[in-house]
Amino acid sequence: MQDVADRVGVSKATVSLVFRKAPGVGDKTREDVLRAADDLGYRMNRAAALMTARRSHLLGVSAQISNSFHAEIVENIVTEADLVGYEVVLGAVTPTHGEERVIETLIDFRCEGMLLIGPELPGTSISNLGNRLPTVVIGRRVGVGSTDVVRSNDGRGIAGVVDHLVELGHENVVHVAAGRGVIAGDRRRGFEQAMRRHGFGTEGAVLDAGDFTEEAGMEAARSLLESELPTAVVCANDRLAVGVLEVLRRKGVDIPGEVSVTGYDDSILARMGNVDLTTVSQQPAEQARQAIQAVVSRLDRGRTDRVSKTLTPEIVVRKTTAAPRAGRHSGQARGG
Amino acid sequence: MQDVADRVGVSKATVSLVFRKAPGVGDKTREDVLRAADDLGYRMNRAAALMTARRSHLLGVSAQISNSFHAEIVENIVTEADLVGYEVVLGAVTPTHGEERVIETLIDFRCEGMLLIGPELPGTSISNLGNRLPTVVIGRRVGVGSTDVVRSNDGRGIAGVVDHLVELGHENVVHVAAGRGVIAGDRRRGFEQAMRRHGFGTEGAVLDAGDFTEEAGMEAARSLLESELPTAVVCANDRLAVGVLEVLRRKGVDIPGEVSVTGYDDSILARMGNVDLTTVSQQPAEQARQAIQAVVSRLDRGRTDRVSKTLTPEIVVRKTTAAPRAGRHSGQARGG
DNA sequence: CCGGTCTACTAAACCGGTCTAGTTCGGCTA
DNA sequence: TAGCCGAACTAGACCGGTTTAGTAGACCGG
Repeated sequence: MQDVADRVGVSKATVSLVFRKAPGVGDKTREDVLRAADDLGYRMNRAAALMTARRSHLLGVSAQISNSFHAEIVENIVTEADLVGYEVVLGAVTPTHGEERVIETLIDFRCEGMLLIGPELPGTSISNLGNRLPTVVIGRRVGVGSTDVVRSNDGRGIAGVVDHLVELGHENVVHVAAGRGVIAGDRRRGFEQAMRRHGFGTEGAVLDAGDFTEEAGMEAARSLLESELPTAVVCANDRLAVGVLEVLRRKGVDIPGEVSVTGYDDSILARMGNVDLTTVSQQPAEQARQAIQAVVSRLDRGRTDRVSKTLTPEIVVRKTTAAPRAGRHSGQARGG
Repeated sequence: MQDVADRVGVSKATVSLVFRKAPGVGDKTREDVLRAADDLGYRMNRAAALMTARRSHLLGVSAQISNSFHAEIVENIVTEADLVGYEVVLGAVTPTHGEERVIETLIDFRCEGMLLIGPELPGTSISNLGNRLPTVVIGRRVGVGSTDVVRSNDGRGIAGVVDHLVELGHENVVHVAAGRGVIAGDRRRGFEQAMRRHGFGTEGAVLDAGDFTEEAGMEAARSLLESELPTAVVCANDRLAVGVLEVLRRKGVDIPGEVSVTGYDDSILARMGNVDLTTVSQQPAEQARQAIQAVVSRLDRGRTDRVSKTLTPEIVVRKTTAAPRAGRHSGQARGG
């Protein structure tokens, strides 16, 4: 830096100003400095800059990258951060490298704000972090503290699916739930409320598969086959739906002719040509945008009140839903 | 740091030594310092340390995290890096955030070594980078330069599949290739060589689907159905295989009864309950281990010669391969 | 022509560590 | 007992920026 300054005949401070695009430098000087830096192949040393500077313009992101939904959000976060002049430091949460560890590392890098994607930390830990630096939790509810939250309204997402099915004429709809977790609960309640709103009972309309996996879905489908089939099955996520689809199709059930099936997440799974599942998008791009907005408004515009943004998910209609086959009561006499 | 030093009655330098776990500090002093630091809630400032220290013990990793194979390797890299005392800075390559950009950022973070997962950069750029700092390319061949490379031998992987099929008794095997890229080419050649080794001709045994997608696989399957079906289909990757499976099953072809189908990558796709594909694992864990070994041996043990490690992939036998149905020539008179 | 204000620029302190070149001191050898 | 050595520890320079407090000169109204 001193070399660059000497070459142009100015001080280190001026060079610093130029590189930070700060005001107070004449046009000519600015150009000269940039040219000299280029000639000398000079690049700023971020570590040194980080040391004294008030701002680092760094955002920490913690994610389970093996989860494709997380990965998708991360991609969008990187893009959005670019636009508002922040750099992203990504911390990978793995079975051997827990969230606390990742977050500590990110803090050590002098990140100014933190974005946690689907954190599994207790609410109090998240709240503590939020007190240290601006933090946004993505995709999960947080009860305690004043941490910002951006997520998608699971209840309304499922409700949208139910509306879609009812509109097609379905009356006999079953929900394949995924156990007792927060997310599974939200979706189940969403289903029940939507059904009641349309004047249908929910007695016996929920089948708990217990988990978010394909296997659980297959099991659920087998149990559905034991009695008369509903005309539509609303699954708590795409993986369950894929399991249900597999078993039903193997039994020769026409999808969507006899039974409509829906998923949730709009994962790659759902988009695959041979699945082509009607599902619900959690809008990762939009969640990323909102999260960046939240953290930047705290950082750059001094916002202090809590933001809790709940997006309305969008139904994505593909090829596993259709009007129920008129007058046909399915479920019997099917080949095995 | 000065506060901690004062509290114990030693100098800053000693505190620094303690925190770097450097030798030359008495046991009692060490304990005192750690206790004092704990009391005062002191943590080392990495930015400051980075500035002067010769070593940063930071490794840069560039990956396309939306690719689940990349993500899997990253996870393993993080784990391995932990073991050898390095920290990983992960840079996400996205459509809007190219590899050059990511690499520059990683360099700015003062990474000592660089791991590039499936880079799409020209060989010369990679070679240049390799001259600046220890670099390992994972999963791809690099012609020029002396950069270390860790990858999986695609030719042998496919050969393993062919061996498996021949062992089961297959003689009429077709390869669904994926166009003209480096990887597709390696796999195609691997297939042809293996077939010849077993004394089979390769005339007409390769069907180029042109791409690595499900759609291309479906197209290839349709074209296979136009004439007599082979008893086994070796696909260039899992996605192609999934497409092939889908079309054949819809036509009522029994898999693996009439036709065996194989993939490549052992992706989640292949592991899914309703696919359960015989495929080839590229051993992401092992590739990660070797890559870390390579970079660490350069960094810590001063290795300078080029390392090019080619792993032998492992076949994963699942439920889409079986012995051909004796005496039956399939492919005719099937409903549709 | 004078004080006041702005803009462009600078010298030097400073950030929080690490590194170099010592100093001290107990123990061992000759 | 002198001489030497290694281990434990330290003062102060140093890393490469940023920031503070301030200077020089242009412009401006009165």
